[in-house]
Amino acid sequence: MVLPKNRQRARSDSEKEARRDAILKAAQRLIGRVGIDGMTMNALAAEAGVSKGTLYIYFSSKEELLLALFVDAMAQVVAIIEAEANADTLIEVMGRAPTEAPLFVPLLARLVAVIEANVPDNSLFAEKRKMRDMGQRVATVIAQVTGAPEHKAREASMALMLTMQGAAQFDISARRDLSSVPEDMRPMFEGQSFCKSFPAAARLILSGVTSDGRA
Amino acid sequence: MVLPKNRQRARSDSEKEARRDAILKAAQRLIGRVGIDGMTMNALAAEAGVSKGTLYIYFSSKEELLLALFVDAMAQVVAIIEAEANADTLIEVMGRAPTEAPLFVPLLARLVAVIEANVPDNSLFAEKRKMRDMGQRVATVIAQVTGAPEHKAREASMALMLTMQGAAQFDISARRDLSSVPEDMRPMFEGQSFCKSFPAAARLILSGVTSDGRA
Amino acid sequence: MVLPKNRQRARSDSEKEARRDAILKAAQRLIGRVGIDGMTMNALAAEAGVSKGTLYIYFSSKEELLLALFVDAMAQVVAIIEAEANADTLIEVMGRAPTEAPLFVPLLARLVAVIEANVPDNSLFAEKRKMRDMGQRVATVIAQVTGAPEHKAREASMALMLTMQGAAQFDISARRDLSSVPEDMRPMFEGQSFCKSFPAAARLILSGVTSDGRA
Amino acid sequence: MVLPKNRQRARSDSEKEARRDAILKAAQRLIGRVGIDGMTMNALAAEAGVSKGTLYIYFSSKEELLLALFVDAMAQVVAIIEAEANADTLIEVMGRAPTEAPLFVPLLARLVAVIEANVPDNSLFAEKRKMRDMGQRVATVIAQVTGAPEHKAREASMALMLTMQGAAQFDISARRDLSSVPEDMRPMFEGQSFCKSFPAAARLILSGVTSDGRA
DNA sequence: TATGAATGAGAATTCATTCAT
DNA sequence: GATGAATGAATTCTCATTCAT
Repeated sequence: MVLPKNRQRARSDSEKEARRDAILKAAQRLIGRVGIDGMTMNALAAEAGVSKGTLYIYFSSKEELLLALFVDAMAQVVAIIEAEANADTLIEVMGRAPTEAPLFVPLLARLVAVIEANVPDNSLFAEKRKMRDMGQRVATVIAQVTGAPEHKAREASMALMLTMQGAAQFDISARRDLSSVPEDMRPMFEGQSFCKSFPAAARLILSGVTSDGRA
Repeated sequence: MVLPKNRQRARSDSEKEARRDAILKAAQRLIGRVGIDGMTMNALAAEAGVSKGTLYIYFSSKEELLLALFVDAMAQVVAIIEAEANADTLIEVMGRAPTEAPLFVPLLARLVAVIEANVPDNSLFAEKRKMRDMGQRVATVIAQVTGAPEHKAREASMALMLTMQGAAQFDISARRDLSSVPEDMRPMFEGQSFCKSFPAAARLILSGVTSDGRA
Repeated sequence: MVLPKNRQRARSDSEKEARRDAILKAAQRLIGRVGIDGMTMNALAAEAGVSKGTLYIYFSSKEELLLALFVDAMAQVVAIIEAEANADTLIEVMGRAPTEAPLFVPLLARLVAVIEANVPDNSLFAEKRKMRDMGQRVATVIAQVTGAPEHKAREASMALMLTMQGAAQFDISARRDLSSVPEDMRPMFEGQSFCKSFPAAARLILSGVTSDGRA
Repeated sequence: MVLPKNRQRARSDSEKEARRDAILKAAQRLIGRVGIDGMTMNALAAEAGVSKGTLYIYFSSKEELLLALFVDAMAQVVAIIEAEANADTLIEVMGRAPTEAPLFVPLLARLVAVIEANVPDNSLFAEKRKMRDMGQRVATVIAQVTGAPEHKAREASMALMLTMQGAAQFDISARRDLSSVPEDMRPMFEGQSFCKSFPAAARLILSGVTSDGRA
């Protein structure tokens, strides 16, 4: 199972970083197959080609690993927004970016109820700071793009993050196999996919920002 | 252990309904003390003064019980909105109502990731229909109060529900004991309480509806 | 669910007997659908159109009901043997009869490990006497048909009953869906069906009787 | 609770084998005290001086453990037959060997109805292969000892295995405390002990083989 | 007699985490 | 640093049986 190659020790910092990334990548692949709830540390060790013990050298708990996965995904989302958003594309980009980072949406859906509930305080605060800073960067983009004043943009950024959390929840329901859903419920479930529900809500919020901004 | 009084059998439908309610009330009390994640069926049976088996006569699983609890809470929220919302109070009422039904917010936060994930399909669909209908009633209120067209109101109602889900998540974080939170993070956590985050987002959404509506 | 008709009380002995039979018949149908291990008293009550309490008026436990079912089936088997066995057909009839009484084989397979283990002594002894007497009737048939002396025939009858129990066990394995069985194991499983394993063994036993008998 | 000694980790394959055997031995002792049906994984963990989790490292379910116990016992039985059977002692040895391996008879009695019913297919097939091979070895002994042709010996071997299963069932009944059995039933129960019923039936079967063989 | 609501004992199992090697 | 055997807490749910009505 375990390749001898992997038994090599990661001595330098860059080797450690590489191994950490390899574990995260393995988690991504594994979750792709079995889902977040289906991921076990056992299976992850096998997928990553390391031992269970090694997992705990790099992440002090399963939830911390998931949290790291989420923060990475969020960084990707924010980078996309920064790179691509402008006055015309803001909403489109904000609706698309979250779906382009693998696992961002499903991890977001479990962020509070499942992940944060099981991460020790100091780790949590460290990661939360990163999230806050990324939120601030999104606010900056919004301010630049809409011309809204800084505090408005911050408010909108927070509202959008909140909205994303809600939309991520909706999205879980929407992933259900539609053939098992009664006819009359299908439109409801379909409308709850992230791609549909988030832009609709985001548009309302941002129009609130801009119209208010102008008023 | 079990009070003799409780051994009375609920033979008529109304007696059954009463017992079901008694169990739900007991769950509310128990969750108030130990939290949703801390509730066990064992402890609930003791709190309700019935046997474990009886719990399973009225609810076919723990999650179905939690789902019933949520639907009840949502019904209260919607009733408050219908009763109290008018042009002046809409936002205030929509921000307050969710906090007045015991357990609505924490149950909402776990609705998808924890509860729905473990309820069999047909039970789930039945409850989802109730939720959909309640959402429609909120849309009706919004339409009446804002004068927005029916489809706008429906869109806003859905966006508000989505927003509520996000705000419920935020709220979990906010409940953390602030004294354990580093100075620089406190504003962030404080701002995430349901009472603060949801009205802020709701205001943006509803202003979107009305300004759009007027346009 | 329950037909009013069934709520009528069975006052006369013949009515009681009829209701007892109806329950047994319902059990047969139900087991046909869900298997012996899948039968619950709840489902049986529904199938028989009576309440659970009523079941316990006629049978003091689930196992006693199964035991009654077995004794009935065994009576049918013995009746067939008595009616049809002669010098030419003995082995054929003894191999066929057990398969003609519904549930005889599967109940026999569970007779000791599952059923008798849970029947109170005095009920058990009463039923065991019936079985012993039926065994004696089979011995008589064997004696008449083979001309073997009484004690040889009794020995053979007992050996056959024992063999039947073994064959009934084998038969459970054989009922497995063969498509799920690896190629190399199929002949083994196929050879274990009651129709095959029991006659093979019975032939050896009866040839032992007759050849010994002649010697 | 758990002796430090047991916390030693079994790292080599032989250590693992030893621990597996230790668990099996503990199961034997425990079953000797409480019976097969009375054995719980909890009690077994205590008896073996390991944690419950460890049990599940070595056996993937309770039934798989029982199946392993049976296969071990069967191996002992076959070894005795191979070592001790000759033309004069065949029947005596075949009647005695099953009683010399602890738990062989009671496990055999539950093999199909209780154990196999709860073991996943691929584990089952692996163990069944072992049983088949052991059956073949018994057939070889029979062929050598009686001079019967190979196929006759195989048939007899299978019939004997079947007979053993039946006799194992009988034996359960026979273990009942005779003082609680009514006078008139005692001979019946006594005659059902494995030591009596199996040799009687085996003699008939083997005489069938040899007389047929000679004919 | 019949009903069916209530009972409650009872045990298997998972899997994140640890720590001896 | 890496390994992987060992740990053990922790909880759901079933279903035969009873007994108040």
